[in-house]
Amino acid sequence: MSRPTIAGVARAAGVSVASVSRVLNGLPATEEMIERVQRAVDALGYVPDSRARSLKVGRTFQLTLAVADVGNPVYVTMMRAVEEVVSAAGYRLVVTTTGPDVVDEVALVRGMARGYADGLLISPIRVDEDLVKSIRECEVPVVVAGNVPAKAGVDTVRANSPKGMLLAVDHLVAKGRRRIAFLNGPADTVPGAARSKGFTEALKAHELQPAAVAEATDFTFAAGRAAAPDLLAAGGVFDALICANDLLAVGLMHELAAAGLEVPRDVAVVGMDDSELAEQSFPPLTSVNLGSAERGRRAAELLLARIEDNERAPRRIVVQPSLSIRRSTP
Amino acid sequence: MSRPTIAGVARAAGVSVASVSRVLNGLPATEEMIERVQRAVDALGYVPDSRARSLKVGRTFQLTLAVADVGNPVYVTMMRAVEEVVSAAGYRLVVTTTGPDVVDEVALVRGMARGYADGLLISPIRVDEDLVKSIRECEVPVVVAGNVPAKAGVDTVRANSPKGMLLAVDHLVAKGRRRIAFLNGPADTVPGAARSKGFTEALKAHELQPAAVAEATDFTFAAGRAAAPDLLAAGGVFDALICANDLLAVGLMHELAAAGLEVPRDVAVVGMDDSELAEQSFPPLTSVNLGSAERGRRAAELLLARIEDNERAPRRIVVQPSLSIRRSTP
DNA sequence: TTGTATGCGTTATCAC
DNA sequence: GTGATAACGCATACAA
Repeated sequence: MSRPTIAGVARAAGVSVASVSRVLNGLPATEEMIERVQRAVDALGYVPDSRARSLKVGRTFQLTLAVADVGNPVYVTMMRAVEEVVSAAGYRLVVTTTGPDVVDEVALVRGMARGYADGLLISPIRVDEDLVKSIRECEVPVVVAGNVPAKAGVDTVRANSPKGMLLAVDHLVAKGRRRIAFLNGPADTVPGAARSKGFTEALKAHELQPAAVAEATDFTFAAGRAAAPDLLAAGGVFDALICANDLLAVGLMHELAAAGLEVPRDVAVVGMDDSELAEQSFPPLTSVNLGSAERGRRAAELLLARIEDNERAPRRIVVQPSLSIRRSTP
Repeated sequence: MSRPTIAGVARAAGVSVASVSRVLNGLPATEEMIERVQRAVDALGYVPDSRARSLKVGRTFQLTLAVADVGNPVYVTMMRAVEEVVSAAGYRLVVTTTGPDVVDEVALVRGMARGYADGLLISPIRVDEDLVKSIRECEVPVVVAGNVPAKAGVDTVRANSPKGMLLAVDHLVAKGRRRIAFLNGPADTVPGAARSKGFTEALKAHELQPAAVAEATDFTFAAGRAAAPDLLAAGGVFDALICANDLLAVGLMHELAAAGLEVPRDVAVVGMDDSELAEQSFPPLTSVNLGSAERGRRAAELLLARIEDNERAPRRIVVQPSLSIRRSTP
């Protein structure tokens, strides 16, 4: 029992394929024609082949969002925002995951052959020449939620990490904490580099020295835990701690508790991303909101606009951060 | 600058389209032919159109995984497992999200017209006649990670909630807790119904009465918090609490803490799913592992097998649970 | 309004 | 081994 095609429907209804196509696409037709076609469609259980359709019309009405780690709750925030925008515009959103390596990211962009989707939204952790090149050469429009060089000539929506860091430090200092430590993610990543720089600048603005600095191997919960010894070896010289994302913060808080340190009494902890995890953590985590929802929304809008008009000049949007204060800081 | 097609490559290389296609697909050709085609491909930056290709060969080499809520960490566990299996088999995995309503799920299965993917993996929260019907009529193979009636005649991989409940109750009773309360998710969902039944049976097996029972409006963190008053109004008559999933458990633990109750001293808490959140929660959450990773793996294998042979009899696999004991229970 | 015929970009079947 | 050509399933310009 082979699947029915439009030709089969036409035969069953005793009309031409063109008429079937017209009825299915809501083009003008007589009541009777609509009736006959509809009956044949129902009887055969016909459903159009989206490949053939999109091959003909040149669009798939699908958009792809590629994230590095589905386990990172910051991406679910972004995903929800993107989904809302693109589905309102009549597109289906499909999500694929790339992992932390640039090569995978490049492979994805390269492999995003024409036909898979009408546009691509990526949020790469690491960026190199190859990635920029593959984006420029990509068959479909690409927008980056993150930071790539301006000369890449691509639409970007990025966070303002330095400003976010400053908000965190301001808050901690206002609460009387001056011995501030920092747990970064991998420094060879874009967010890692940005947050490291931001931390240094923010402390300088307050004429403070870092109390301790450590670098996790990844932006994950496990990496946060694993980095704890490095930080604790510094010998309790810090009374506040900023982490490069919420997962690291929560991982580290577990080890802080294990070491007998109480949050926020002994150590105030600030995360970044203000993901759902910040709210779910205990104590609830004060976190720098880097606007992941807004970044997702803006990025999706940019992508839709570029699909509409591929000649427009690339835009580079920066979303401003805010601080969500919860109980992990005094 | 229009996108190059195989015809353009053929023209540039001075050969036929058939030869280009052959070289690209690794079919026998002379060294020189391969050389010429390759050069033209590189020069033009040609990348094949996957629609046209799959229209011709009849396969997309894509599989779709549809989950109800991307924010539920149990799905990331499942997603990782599925991804691993299908990518090893040469398929790309795309993830789409449906929301908690059956109608959306039905729309997804219906809309999964031939051409979007070669197979569909769904994990529906609610199931009705329409959904079963749409699955049976679906153009591509569907496997369900969850529970649908046997007469649906579809491959399924499901958890054993009652057995899981029993593990939880066994554990609590062994630790001396007998006044056990239960926070369920919506009872009109498949997992909600199964867990409710399982809870009742498990208590009966120990000749215990439920200390309190409440029903959250959703399987989310927020719903877990919101359900707290209902449970706490019961007046501290329980010394243990089982929640229908980890998100509910964590949400509720926040309210327990707010009410001055200490976990596990005053109330032992057990979640279900054993998701990443269970480990990240504080205190780390004892949770019933319903085998989400294994369910994902087995479901993916079933889907691949069915794509291979659509005539094989439907299989119904049940994955056995285990208990991950952490510090939320004594 | 309806039907006929062409082409979207690719692979596969033939001849050569 | 290579090249012309017919499909794959659909939408649409054009003719009726």
